[in-house]
This record gives sequence, C-alpha cells and structure tokens, in this order.
Amino acid sequence: MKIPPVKGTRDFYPQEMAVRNWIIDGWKRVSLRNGFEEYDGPIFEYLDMYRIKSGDEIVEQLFSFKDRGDRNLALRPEITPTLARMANQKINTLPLPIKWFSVPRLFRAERPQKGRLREFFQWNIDIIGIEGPLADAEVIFCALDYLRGIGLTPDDIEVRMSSRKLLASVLEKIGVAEKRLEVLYPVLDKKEKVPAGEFKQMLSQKVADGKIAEKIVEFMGIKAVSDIKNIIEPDDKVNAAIDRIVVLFDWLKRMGVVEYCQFDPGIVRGLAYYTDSVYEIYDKRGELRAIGGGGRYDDLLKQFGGPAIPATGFGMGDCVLGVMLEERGLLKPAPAELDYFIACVELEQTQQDAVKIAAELRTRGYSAEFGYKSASLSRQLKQASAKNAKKCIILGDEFKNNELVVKDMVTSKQKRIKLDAFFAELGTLSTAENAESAEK
RNA sequence: GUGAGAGUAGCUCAGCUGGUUAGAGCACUGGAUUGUGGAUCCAGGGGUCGCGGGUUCGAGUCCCGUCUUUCACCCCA
Repeated sequence: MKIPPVKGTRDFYPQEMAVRNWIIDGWKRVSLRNGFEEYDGPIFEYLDMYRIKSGDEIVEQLFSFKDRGDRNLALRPEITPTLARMANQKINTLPLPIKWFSVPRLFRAERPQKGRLREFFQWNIDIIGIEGPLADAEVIFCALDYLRGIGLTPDDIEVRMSSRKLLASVLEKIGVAEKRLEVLYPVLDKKEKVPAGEFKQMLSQKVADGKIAEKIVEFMGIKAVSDIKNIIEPDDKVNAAIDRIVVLFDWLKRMGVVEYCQFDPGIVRGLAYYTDSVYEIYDKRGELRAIGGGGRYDDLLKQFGGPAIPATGFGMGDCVLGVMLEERGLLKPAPAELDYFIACVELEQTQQDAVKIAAELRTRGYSAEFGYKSASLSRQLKQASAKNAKKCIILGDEFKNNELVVKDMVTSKQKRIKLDAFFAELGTLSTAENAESAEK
C-alpha cells in the first residue's frame, strides 16, 4: 500500500533540507549577533494555554488530542504562549531584560495555500522587561538585519507600522466608544486588503454615525504621524501614543534602517494580545501575505499568571519567506562540500587502503569519501566531481611503493607523494582552527 | 469550513471529436572509455494516466464521488 504524505506537510530531501538549514542558520546567526539567546519548549502544550489567549474558535484551528491520562493537549500553533509560560516560571531568577529567540516547528490545521502550510518553522525574537520603544526598535532592527543581509533592499520590502494605543486613543477622540474598538479592529485591518469603496461600506455597517465613519477613513489614509493633528485635536493620550511612535522611528533612524519603515494606520494585526506597537513586513513587489509581523504585548505575562512585565516580539515564518526568495533567486544554500574523494584504479587491490586512508582523514577532521563499487577511473573522477570534492586521491600502481596521486579538482594539477609524507604535511585540523570557524 | 481550476514517469509536460502495445526532454542506471572529472553519443529501467465507481464494443480522454494540490474567501496565533 502506498502511503501519501499528510496534507499540508513537506518532505525535506537533501536539497530542500539545504535550503531549510540555510534559512534557519541565517536566522540563528543574526539573532546571536543581536544579543539574543536561543530557547525552545515542548512541541505540545495544554490546550487550555491557547484558550486563555485566543478563545474557543482558535481551538478548531489547532491539532489537538487527548493523551492516555485524558489530558487535553495541542500541538503548538505559536511559541509566544510557551515563552510567556517559561519566562513566568523563572521570572524571579532571570536577569532582565530577557532577550531570547527560537525557531520552533509549528502546526496549524488551516487549509494549505501558497506560503501557508500546516507544519512550518517560525523565527521568533522577543525582549521581555523593557518598557520603552528602544526594545521594539531593536527587535525590528534584528529582523531587518537578517532580511537586509540576504539581499533585500527597501525597494523589496517594507515594515508597515502602527500602534494600538494610537489607534485606540484617536478613535476614542473621534467618538468611538471604547467597547466598540474590538468590533472595529477586524474591519480596519481590511483597509489595505479591499477596495476603498468596499472598505467604507464595511465600516458604515459597524459605525452608524456617518461623520465618525468619515473621520475614521480620513485617519486611516494618513501617511505620516504628523498628519494626525490635521484630523483631530490631540489630547494627552493621543500625544503620548504619538510620542512613542516618534521615538521608535528615531531609534530606527539611528540604527540605519528607517528607510525600510513606513507608518501605516491600517496595520492592526489579529492577535488579541498586542497592546501598543504593531507592524508587519511586506513584499513590496508581489501580492504575498505578510512575511512577518510583531508588536508589543505588555499584558501577556500577567495574563499567564505572572507579574506585569512589558514585552515585545516578532515572528517570521519560513514558507512565505521561502516563496519570496525563490521568486527572486535569493536562495543561496551552501553546496555540500567534500575535502577528499579516494579513487581506486583496481578496487580489489586498494580498497582496504582507501578505507583506511578515508578513516584517517576523517579522524583528522577532514571529510572523505570512497567508492563502493569497482569502476573506471574516469567514472570515479566523475563521481568525485558530482560530490563537489576539492581533492581526489588516486590509488594506482604507484601505491605499491606507498605513493599517492593527489589531484586538485579545481586546478586539475596533481602530484605524487608518499603516504607518510602526505599525512605529515596534512596535519590535523587544529582546535584553534575549529574554534575560529565556530566564531564565524 | 465555502467556491473555482488542476492531477499522465522522480521533475516539466505532449497525448486530436473516446479507437491498437501511452510519448518527449531533464534526472537516474549502464556502455562507448579496464590510469584521469563536469561534455558528447548510444542503450536501459521506471506509469494500475491520483484513487474508486459509472457510461461504452472500447476510457488517459466523457459522467459521478473521493483524495491531493493551486487560487479566491474564512482565518492568520
């Protein structure tokens, strides 16, 4: 019986695995140089943990199950709740701020589409314990540090940023009751996604007062924070929210990434836990969904039974990013490399020595391969090329005198050398060298 | 979860209004080439035409169902 792969999953053959590793290694390297430490949690958690935050509807989009002890569990659809749980658990012993990152494998029982699968990887970076916009700026910088590093310019991508606090205070000033805000957010989130006329219609269904609706449309259309005062008379609350955004942009400017960033009141984000800054990173060319997003969630730790400690974070999935980089030819996984391929002219006579030499090379820290089957030298060199070997050691007649032929596969130059001399010259990949490459 | 398109070799696809034994390129394996690689030429393996049912003398082709996939919704934690 032929078993197909499960809907919405991917098989990672070596080629796909190389791409996946290239993306994830990049995320990790950039996280570390931005001062984040790696963490991870379990791949399943109590179902209730996701209920606390998002309500019952979300449960339908979870892969959930009961264990043998009748516990309701779920495969993690995101890692932020786990982060909140872990941080709370040790909050009294952890020095603040906490700067942590993770690349969890996540699961969502949604209908698969381009850039959206049921199993994927997501890069998460979070700063816990810093109240000011500098932490938000640092998180955004870290995300851009990666994206810029792989070749994406301000012509390619854009961080669209807003603030829940600003939105709430402005809407309040316009005359929207505080209770109505939550009903309104999903509509406002549609602003960029539907035609202007349709947006107004959707809005008028939620806002009875035509004047208020008009003001909202006006606000949603502004391009700069400074335009707000042209629409309303800012009160203290509005001014405080504006100040935070201005400070955030100032930091981004000092960090040299402000040209990627654009104020956009249409950014609301679905997640209930965001409290202040919110942003999404978009592909400026294509019609792809957001490649990543984040924001400030100052109340989440408290909601999870911990102290009131501010936090801010960002997440980016591998699916949309992968599609986008593929389209632009920016996927550059390192090809597999081989230091030595050992070819035997007469397999029966020299295979034992070939295996011995390979083992010695491997022990000394070099990668080495040999052929399993008897084949012409021509074929074996072909094999060595296919494996991207830097050098090929040929064991032929001269090996009767303990002589190797070492062929450089790049320059095609080759030399004869005694086996002892070869290893004496070669030495061992030193620990210093290993440490150096680890530092990179 | 709703609607629409697609599904033929590992991949990209061809296959006429239903008609003999379903094809090509790439990839793979082997040979030309038993001591010199990325090329070229030749040969070979590989398909229950997604799966199940129906119509028909006859189905890759038409009909129904189903699964997968793509797109648009929903959702985006």
